[in-house]
This record gives sequence, C-alpha cells and structure tokens, in this order.
Amino acid sequence: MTPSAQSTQPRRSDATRAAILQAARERFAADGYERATIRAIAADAQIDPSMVMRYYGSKEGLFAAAAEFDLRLPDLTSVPPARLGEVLVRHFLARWEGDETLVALLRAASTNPGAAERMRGIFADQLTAAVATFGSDPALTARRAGLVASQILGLAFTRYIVRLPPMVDTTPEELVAWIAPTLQRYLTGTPPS
Amino acid sequence: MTPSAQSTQPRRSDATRAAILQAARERFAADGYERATIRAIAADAQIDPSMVMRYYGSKEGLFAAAAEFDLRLPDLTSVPPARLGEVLVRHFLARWEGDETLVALLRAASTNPGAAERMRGIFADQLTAAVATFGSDPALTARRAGLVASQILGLAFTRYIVRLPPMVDTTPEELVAWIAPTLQRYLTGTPPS
DNA sequence: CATGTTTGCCAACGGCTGTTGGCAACGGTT
DNA sequence: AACCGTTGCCAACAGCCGTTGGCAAACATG
Repeated sequence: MTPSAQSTQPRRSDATRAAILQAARERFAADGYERATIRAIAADAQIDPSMVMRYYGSKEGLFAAAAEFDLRLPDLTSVPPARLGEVLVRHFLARWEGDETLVALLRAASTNPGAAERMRGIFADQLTAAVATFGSDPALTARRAGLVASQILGLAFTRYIVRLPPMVDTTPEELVAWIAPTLQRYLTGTPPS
Repeated sequence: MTPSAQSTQPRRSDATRAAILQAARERFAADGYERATIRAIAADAQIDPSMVMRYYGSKEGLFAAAAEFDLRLPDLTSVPPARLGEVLVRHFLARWEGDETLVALLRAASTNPGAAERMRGIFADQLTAAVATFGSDPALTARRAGLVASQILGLAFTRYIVRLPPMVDTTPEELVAWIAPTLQRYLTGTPPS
C-alpha cells in the first residue's frame, strides 16, 4: 500500500516483471500459446516459474498482459485521400516489423479463443475507428475495415507465420507498391453492384 | 499381404480408419494441432486411442493424413483472362466452405512447423503452377502467386479463424465482388515501378 | 536492534499427454 | 476341427504441464 508516496516509487521487482513480459512475448510469438510454457518463459527470464504466477496470476493473465497492443494508427484525416492505402500498408509493415507482440497475437489467435477475441477487438475498435474518421457511408465502414484487415492479416500471416518464400523475399517497399492499391480500393472505392 | 487378390478388397478396418480421419479433421479444425488430443479424436470416432496409434503411427502421422489437401484449381487456360480473379475467389470460397480440411491446416500452421511446411508446399506448388499456366513473365510468377495467397489466406483467416464480424456476415457473392479485382490485379496487373 | 513486507527458490501436487504392450474376441483359411 | 492374422480394448508408463504452499534471504521501517 505505502500510502505516503505517490505509488510511483519504482519497485525492485519491476525489472523482473519486465523481463517476464519480454520473454513471454518472444515465446508466444515463436511458439504460439500452448507450446509456449511458463517454465520456458521463466527460464528465459532467469527466474522461477512460480514468480510468473505470483505476478500475473495465471498463464492466461500473462498472455493478456503480453499481448497488449496498440496499432498506433496515424491520424488519417491529415493524409491525402489518394494515398491512404500506401500510408496504411507502410505503417503496418513498420509497426510489426519492429514489434513481435502482434506476431504473438497472430499465432495465438489461431488456437486461443481469448487471443482471437482480443484480435477482433483491436481491428473492430482501432481500425474501424480510423476508417470512420474520413467518413462517407457509415453503413459501409465496418465492411471496409474488415476487408482491409483481411489483406493486412493475410500479408502478416504469409510473411511472418507461414513464411511463404515470395512473401518473405519481397522487400517492404515492393510489398507497399503492390498492396497499397488494394487497400485504397477497399477504403475509398465505390462498392460493387 | 494377401498376395492373390489385387489388394483392393475392402478391409474391415477401413471404416474405422475413415472415422478416425474424419474426427481428426474436425478436431484439428476446431482446436488446432496441440489442443486436439488423440483421446478426444478417438472418443469422437468411438474407438480406443491405441487404435489411432496402430493405424497412423503417431499424432504427427495422423495429422499428415488428415491434412492431405488438394486445392482442385480449375484449368485457368480456359477462363477468360479478365475473369481470372473472380473465378479464383469463387473457387476458393466454395472449396473450403464445404471442406474443413483447409481450416484445420490453417489453424495448425500457426503453431505446427510441419503444417506450415505443408501449407507452403500447397501454395508454392499448386497455386504457383496454376498461375504459371497463363504465362507472361516467369520471374514474376512466384510473386504473383504469393500475393494471391496473402489475400486468399487473409480472407480465410479473418472469416473462419478470427471470425471478424464484417467478414463473417458478408455473403460469399459480396466478398467475390470486392476481392476479385484484387486478385485480378495481382495476377495480370502490370508490376509497380 | 526488532518487525513486517517484499522477492525469490524449492519441492511437490494432480492432471493430462502421447505412446506402448499384452490380452481377448472375431474372421477367414485349410 | 485347428490355425493365424486382424481388430479392438484395457491398463499402464514416463514425461510434461499449470499451479500451489512453505521457507529463506533481502529489504524497509520503527
């Protein structure tokens, strides 16, 4: 409790907590939810497995903490409408090329219902909200966001999970050039009859 | 051995083998590789877990048998070039809307290296071969096939695995209308500069 | 100093997993 | 009838899993 200080005093265990979280992200990203064992995560973090339980309650709790993720979508209203697709692909590629959290979430979502639920939340809330900012027909917003998610997640799935050679070998800039028009049409194209 | 007859005589255990395979496909599709237990599969097939081992050797062997999959791609040379995208999306949607094998493969590929390897093989061999039939630049064939795979697998991932509401609620025909132009461009579009 | 809290490790638990070996019933062949 | 391969079940093994409780050291506070 320590009621006097503002609770901002760094606890000595914060480093341990952080080490656990980082090891958890790496293991979940590399192995998926069920293959990533608490024992292995604890070994990576060089602490005892029981500490993981004390700090995160359960394996589910640990995953929930490790899979916290913010897409950090830029403000789309300040982007030229014709370049929306390009900006989005580039942003996504950069976003998870440098952060394995989303790969962890992606892998886990295939088999863990909680992870799938969180993935649903991320794309339903964050992406749909971003798509909604530049308006047009509100009835189509969810569908446009869903289509964008299908191409974005398909890109991530083939490049980082399945590792299809042509998708791994292609440079980010080439991928942007190919995929940007797809997102552009999903976002701003006229609906098919 | 039974050397006289042509080995085509139906064995009494064939029904059991088939029941195991069907139950395995359902469990793998619903739960993924590690959550689908041999005991549960055997219970579904109403036989003893040890039979699974006798007939398929190991869990890996069972999965390999259950995840045998043929995309059954149509002959693309007899399709009007302008309708290639439409034909492909429609085919894929129909193909795995009625066969859970690919969903099983998709789920398992996230965490099981063997499943990912098989998925790579399916798309590298079958899809790339189909794309190669209508020629153009051979150096681009693999990349075109990879891009098609990214959108197709993204569609499957969001619709059948993560179950994003807008992707689940949209009818197949609407999906075809939205996604066909994407595949069309990946297949026949001029490469970006 | 004494006291209470935090941080950590050790050992163990119950449960579930893939896998194995042995044994009974069935079926066809001679 | 005797024989032998096939089909099936039962019981068990060894190993790994998430999780728990207790105990020692480190630390902070009076």
